[in-house]
Amino acid sequence: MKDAGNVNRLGLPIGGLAKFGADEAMAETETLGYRPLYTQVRDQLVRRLVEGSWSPGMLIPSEMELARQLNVSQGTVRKALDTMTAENLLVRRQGRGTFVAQPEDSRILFQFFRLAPDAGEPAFPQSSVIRCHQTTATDAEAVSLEIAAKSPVWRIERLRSLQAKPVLVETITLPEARFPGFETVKDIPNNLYQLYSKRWGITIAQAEEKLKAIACAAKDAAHLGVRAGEPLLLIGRVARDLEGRPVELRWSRCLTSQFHYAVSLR
Amino acid sequence: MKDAGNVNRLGLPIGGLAKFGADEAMAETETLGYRPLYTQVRDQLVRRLVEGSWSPGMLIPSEMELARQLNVSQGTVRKALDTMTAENLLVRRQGRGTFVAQPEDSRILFQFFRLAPDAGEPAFPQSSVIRCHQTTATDAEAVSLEIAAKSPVWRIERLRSLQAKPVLVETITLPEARFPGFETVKDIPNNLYQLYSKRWGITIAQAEEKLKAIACAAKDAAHLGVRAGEPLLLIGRVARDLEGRPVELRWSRCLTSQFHYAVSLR
DNA sequence: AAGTGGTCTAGACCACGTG
DNA sequence: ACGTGGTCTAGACCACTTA
Repeated sequence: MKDAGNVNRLGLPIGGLAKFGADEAMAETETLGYRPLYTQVRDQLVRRLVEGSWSPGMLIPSEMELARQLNVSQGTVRKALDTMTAENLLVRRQGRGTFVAQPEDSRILFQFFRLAPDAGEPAFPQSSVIRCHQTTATDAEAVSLEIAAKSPVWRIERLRSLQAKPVLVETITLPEARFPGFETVKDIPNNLYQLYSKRWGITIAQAEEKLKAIACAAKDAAHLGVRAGEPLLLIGRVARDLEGRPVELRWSRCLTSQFHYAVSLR
Repeated sequence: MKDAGNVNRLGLPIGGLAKFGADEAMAETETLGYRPLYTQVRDQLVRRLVEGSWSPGMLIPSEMELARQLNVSQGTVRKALDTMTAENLLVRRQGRGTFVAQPEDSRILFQFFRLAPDAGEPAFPQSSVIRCHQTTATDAEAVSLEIAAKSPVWRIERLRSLQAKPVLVETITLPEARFPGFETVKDIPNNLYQLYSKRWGITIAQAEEKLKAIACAAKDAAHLGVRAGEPLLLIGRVARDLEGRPVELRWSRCLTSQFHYAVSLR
């Protein structure tokens, strides 16, 4: 209950800046350089995820243990863990502990798949690869992925189906630099984000999508089983890792006669 | 620092159930009937919004004052206020106080308008009413709005433009019962949710949207200045009040050649 | 019974905005 | 200088899970 001034708890080379002064040398508030302790704790813990010392599914130390390790109070650790839980990086289970989120958690599965049937329960789609090859990034791709122009990339084209009916064709672009040895992947799995995590330790933490309505191109029409010109929902997605760097670019052309894209605004 | 067991702080006819037992009669945990104190505080405060004793833009009492009023600690009030802030019901400003959110707050404006130009800054669209009349709900509308079949409703059709270019046609359906005296509204304003708030004390707190791609109907084509059959983005929205009851049904048909619908997945 | 996360409290100090 | 929200701490008790 006595707050004796917080002296330099996490001394490590944290990206941020020092905090409060002690009771004496409290002159420097840095005016702009101020980061709450719990955000510094958060960054320390995110680093453990980035570096892979904490991997998906793993039980992490208890709040008390982390508080001891980092030399802060349990309440501060709690606030850091709460923000990470809100970001879907951790899953907390009362009585059991706190776990690192995995891409196969059912909650996470649908975080990035928003297409649902008009009638019936949402389901995760099956996939079949149409084509997978190495090429160079277009200018637009290079900008979106924040890589140099004409950098080498992998391009995957696949057809996805729900309830055995084709629902979308998607083109996925991956910077080769982030996925060394991609050519050795024999079977491209349905859940790509699980592959990124297991094979390259890349966690997809967030994504932005832009939606448009377009007319179906002849090439896609064959795969989707509709006439060219049919209205399709076009979804452009940039997926980012824990540090906010773009990892994947994806263009999906979706049939929405029996499906819809669901959004909740709050 | 001594926690003496929390006895029945908010005695009011709160929807929930009693909480903990006192030090003696701690036999009843109700097994399922347990609501954290801060959620009860939240419900009390939301009630003030629903009843209108707190209105948009108003400065609400300080945390300390609320803690005294409700006979709980400041920390519990804080947690309740934090959840309400996360729900966009309140706006907190360090050094000034906590305010009731208003529909014209710029942050709130774009909470429910997700269309942005492909190039340039997002802007709020201008509107012109095409038609506004009284009719009865279709079966589908009655289901979505949770009203009786063939209930009287208002139906508004309007054209909205960005940068002086028509971008969408929307059809809005309102249950007459929730909007008494709607016929006296002379000029239907651009920001409808602000009107609902000021005129009927209805706060739109959340909405669900379903998106599809469709072909432009002949009727809409004229207004949007495109050929019939052109691909359009169809957005169906159910907007709900503070208590989660549906208030408004809206179908928008959007031109997305120079605009897109933006979603952030986290 | 032990351990974990979840809630609640009380009090200190800090940063921000206004007078 | 004052009041507000924001952060941090320390300790208590509750609810859930596992052993």
